[in-house]
Amino acid sequence: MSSLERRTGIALWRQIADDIRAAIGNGAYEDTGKLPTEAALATQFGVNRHTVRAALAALARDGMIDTTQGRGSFVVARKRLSYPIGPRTRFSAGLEGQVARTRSRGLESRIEPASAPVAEALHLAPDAPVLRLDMLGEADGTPLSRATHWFEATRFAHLPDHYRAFGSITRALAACGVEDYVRLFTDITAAPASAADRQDLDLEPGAVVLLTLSVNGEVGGGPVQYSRSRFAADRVTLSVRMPGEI
Amino acid sequence: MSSLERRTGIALWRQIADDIRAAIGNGAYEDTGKLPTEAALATQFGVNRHTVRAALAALARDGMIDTTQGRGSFVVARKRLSYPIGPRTRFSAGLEGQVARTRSRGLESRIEPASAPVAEALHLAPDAPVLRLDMLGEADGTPLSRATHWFEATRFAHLPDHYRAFGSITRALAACGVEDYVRLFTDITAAPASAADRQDLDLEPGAVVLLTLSVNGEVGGGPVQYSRSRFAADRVTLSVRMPGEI
DNA sequence: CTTATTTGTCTAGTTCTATAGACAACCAAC
DNA sequence: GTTGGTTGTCTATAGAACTAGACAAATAAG
Repeated sequence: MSSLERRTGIALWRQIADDIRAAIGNGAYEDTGKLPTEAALATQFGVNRHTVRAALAALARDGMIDTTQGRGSFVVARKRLSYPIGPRTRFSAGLEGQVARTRSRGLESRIEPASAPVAEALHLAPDAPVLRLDMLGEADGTPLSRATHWFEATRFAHLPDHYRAFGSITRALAACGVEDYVRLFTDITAAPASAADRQDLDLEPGAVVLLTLSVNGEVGGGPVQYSRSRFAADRVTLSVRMPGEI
Repeated sequence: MSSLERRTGIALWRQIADDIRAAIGNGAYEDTGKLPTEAALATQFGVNRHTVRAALAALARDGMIDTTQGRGSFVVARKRLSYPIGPRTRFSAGLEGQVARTRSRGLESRIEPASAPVAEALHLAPDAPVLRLDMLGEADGTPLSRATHWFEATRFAHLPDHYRAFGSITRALAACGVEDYVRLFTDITAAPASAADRQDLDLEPGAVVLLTLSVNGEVGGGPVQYSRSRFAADRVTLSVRMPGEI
């Protein structure tokens, strides 16, 4: 059944951990919350008990399960934060009510020539100067997302100053004359976390990031902001709500 | 800079591969498409050249790069399929124009008692009988998604028959009296592929899946269909388009 | 053609991963 | 308290991953 493979760059114990994680997500063990014994899992996966133990230890480190000697391992329900994506997607507002504190921290800002996708998204000439803003989104002190935003450079030259003053991109944009903006589109995919992701988002190797490409535009106007975000997938679900329906 | 870690269950060469993949996605090497030499990468990551070679070999297997002796390694542009998510999300219709053939293949259908999340989503009593449909979505012969759908069992008892007749869930639902339905919400996250994912979607270890939870409902009515899908993340981007705006 | 650069292949040694078995420590139930 | 079942820890061994160095083979530029 469960076909573990060797020589793949993923240790057997991690493949097993991923498998158990998926099983938990699919609602297995839902009744009692108790996982099979280490011996049973070893038989099921066709590996040594020590290998299973390494998998369970990893899951325990991640807070997915809780295991005590003599009793067994038990699933710990842990909800991901829900990050709403809709026409009015904003960082802090979307997480209200789920966490005590949200913070978006500016890491770096600089002017650079627009790369091809940036120029296309913002309707600019290639290599036109754009303002690049790197930010870290946090909730209750835990990093959630690492985002890079691009803006047309001349119109939004003072955006970083306004951002530093207000601590909010929405308000900084308002100070630059953008009274209201909407999310035009969001493309979502996922990939293994890179070393940079692991540093910025405080992830362990083997973690996964959700990648989003998005464009915000002025109401009744053109595109204003192009963003690439990387969310820690084990902490966040992106929640797409359709407006106007239901 | 790039902090590779050992004893993590992820081989160094795979961490490096993930890193290079992320760099490519961030637009590095965009100008010439040429990666640094193996020796340069070995220095950059602080590992032996053989380890870098293993990483590059993996990327070449995935079709991300193309490397020839004496020249070097070059990025191969490869687009993911774009799977639109909106109020009218349908499998086949959404991929039209991107691929020649789409197919959704029924794997299994059975009646089972509703688990807690299924019952809640469909507004049913816990353990109420529900129809469960397991399906595989393919585009041009490549598996894209593995989905499990749940429907209220009595009203949709003959859905599998209609599905077999029409080859489309939309039409099968119509035959059950659901003339039109809309996507009520979609929750998206991601995780490492489990062994089951790897089998169903023909993935290699280390691959990532996009997980979606979604509910479809009748226009002006209640929820009809609760679904859990698992997309091969390296083949798909979920594209969220907002209706009514722009 | 010649040379410098870069990838391909081989061998050997070291460190990490997985297996195997044994036994101690702990828990729950009788 | 005793028993059966379960997790925790230890040792030893085989196999895979990583390092190190050397040289062959292909490419590109002069």
